[in-house]
Amino acid sequence: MTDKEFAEFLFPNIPDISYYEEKYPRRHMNGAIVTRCAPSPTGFVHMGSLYQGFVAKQMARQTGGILFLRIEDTDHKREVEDGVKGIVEGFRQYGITFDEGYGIGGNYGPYIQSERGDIYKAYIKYLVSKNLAYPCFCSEEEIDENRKIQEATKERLGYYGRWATCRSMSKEEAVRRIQNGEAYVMRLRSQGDFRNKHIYHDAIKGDLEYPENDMDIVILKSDGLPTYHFAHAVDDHLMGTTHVIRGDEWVSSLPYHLELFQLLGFEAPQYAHIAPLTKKDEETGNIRKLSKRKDPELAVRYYHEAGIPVGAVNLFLATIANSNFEEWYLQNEDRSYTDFTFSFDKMPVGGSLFDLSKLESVSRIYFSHLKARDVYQEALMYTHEYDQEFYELLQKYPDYSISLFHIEREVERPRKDIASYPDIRKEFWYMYDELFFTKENPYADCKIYPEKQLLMEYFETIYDETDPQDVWFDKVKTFTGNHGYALNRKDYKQNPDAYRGQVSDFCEMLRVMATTKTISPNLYDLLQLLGRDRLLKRLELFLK
RNA sequence: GGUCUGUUGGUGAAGUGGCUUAACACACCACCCUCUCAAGGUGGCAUUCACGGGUUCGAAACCCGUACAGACUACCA
Repeated sequence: MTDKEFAEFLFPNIPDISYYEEKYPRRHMNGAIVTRCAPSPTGFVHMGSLYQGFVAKQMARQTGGILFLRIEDTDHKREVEDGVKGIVEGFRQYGITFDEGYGIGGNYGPYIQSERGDIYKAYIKYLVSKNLAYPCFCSEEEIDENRKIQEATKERLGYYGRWATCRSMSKEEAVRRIQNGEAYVMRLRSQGDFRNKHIYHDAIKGDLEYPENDMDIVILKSDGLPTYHFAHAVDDHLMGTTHVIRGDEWVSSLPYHLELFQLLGFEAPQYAHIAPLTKKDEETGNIRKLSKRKDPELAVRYYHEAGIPVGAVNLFLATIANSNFEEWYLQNEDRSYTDFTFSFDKMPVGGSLFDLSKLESVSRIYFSHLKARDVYQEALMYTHEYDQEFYELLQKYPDYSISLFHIEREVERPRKDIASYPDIRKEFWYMYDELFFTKENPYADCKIYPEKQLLMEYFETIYDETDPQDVWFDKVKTFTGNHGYALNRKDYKQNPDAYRGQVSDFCEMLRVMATTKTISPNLYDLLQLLGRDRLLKRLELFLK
């Protein structure tokens, strides 16, 4: 029996690869990057895939290339109902949109692996016809058995060399066993020698030394679906991927992939292996990869719920993707991160510390650049989902709220007091009477003792809400000066006992009266927004 | 066990043989400014790049060894 006849026996009615090679012509990109996101339909996007998608998107966009979406659903056990939808939606929310692919269309489809069965079989048939693939009948138990022996004798694990028992099986015996109805997988007949070392230049990691592959890896599972390794080679060849951007857990299977491309006669893409997102483990103190099971912050849902805006997450991803991004951004705070030119060789090689406090500080910067109107709009969207009470207040007082958010915003150096949507309520609740006066005693926790006479006199004789800020403050100064307060800080510092206090002490009292807090945005603006009547109501309660 | 990869101040890191008496950011300390906070300003904060050898006129950078850490090691992706 010839190899060709054997291939025909294994894969009858499967076309020759020339059919697919013609159907999917090579792209002509002139150096632009064609890359992809290739998620499994597990239903949700986690930070790792978002990060990968972010990098892929930037690289494709900034070279005028193509980003496409391919669904890798070759594992039925992991599949989740509507999993594809969740993934696509997750990407979309974070601004990752595709030029072609699943659900969008394009000339290189279908873009879902479960519909590409015949394509994979055609290429396996081709390999069989060249005697580069063979059926394997080993049971799971036999493979397990071998592994145990390998572990005990400290040999390399895997199906290779003398462990690859089906490799030498005659075609005739294979035919007989298949006709007998025995289950089998297809394996690659590896041509490599483990002792040979090569260097591969990864776009991110630089030169990597790797041994030639000698594993007869499974390429077609017994359920008739290809393994990741094989589908990757065929799909990225046919779809014209120029750059494979993926997590570095794949580095160790690079030898498989390189051999597959070589034996199939494909030109290998440029690989770019992204270092894992890591964190410091609280128990051991060691740095480790973020884990789906242990770390809730890996799911993008976590940020949605915590009210970290999409824009802040993207800004954060940009800062970990390229270490020189942050410096650029600090000099170009009015620009979008998409204006920055990212490069593979500026990406971290070892691991990227996914630091929540860093994300928070990036988020503060993000919020500080928002216009008051946008803060309002975004807060409306978040509270609609998570805080009905505050949502209704925002809806009831749109102009008032926008004026409130405008304080010390849209200026050269804006405040950085908001890191997430819930912070908006935490920061500003006291400016809404509905929240202020429903508290039993809003001043219960205040450590400031009101000087009744002074405050009453101030509001009766001095405070005039038509005063502009400088006049208002001059009056405060004069007023406190007349009551034994120091006129400036220096005087007070030199001789604190000579004074009743300093202007800031009086302002603090005003601030607490108006807000219950000792820290707040600009006092004058808050007083203006509250207005005389509402202030007097608060004063009355404060003096009680 | 095997394969591969890292290790630079309190933290994240830049740096690929001489422009480095180690960038930048955060944190921290002091002072200045100031109605609070934040922001801003000035100055301080690694005689040294895990450790031990070697190559070189010259090493954080190149080579070897050691230690530690990480990733992978499926008919999962």
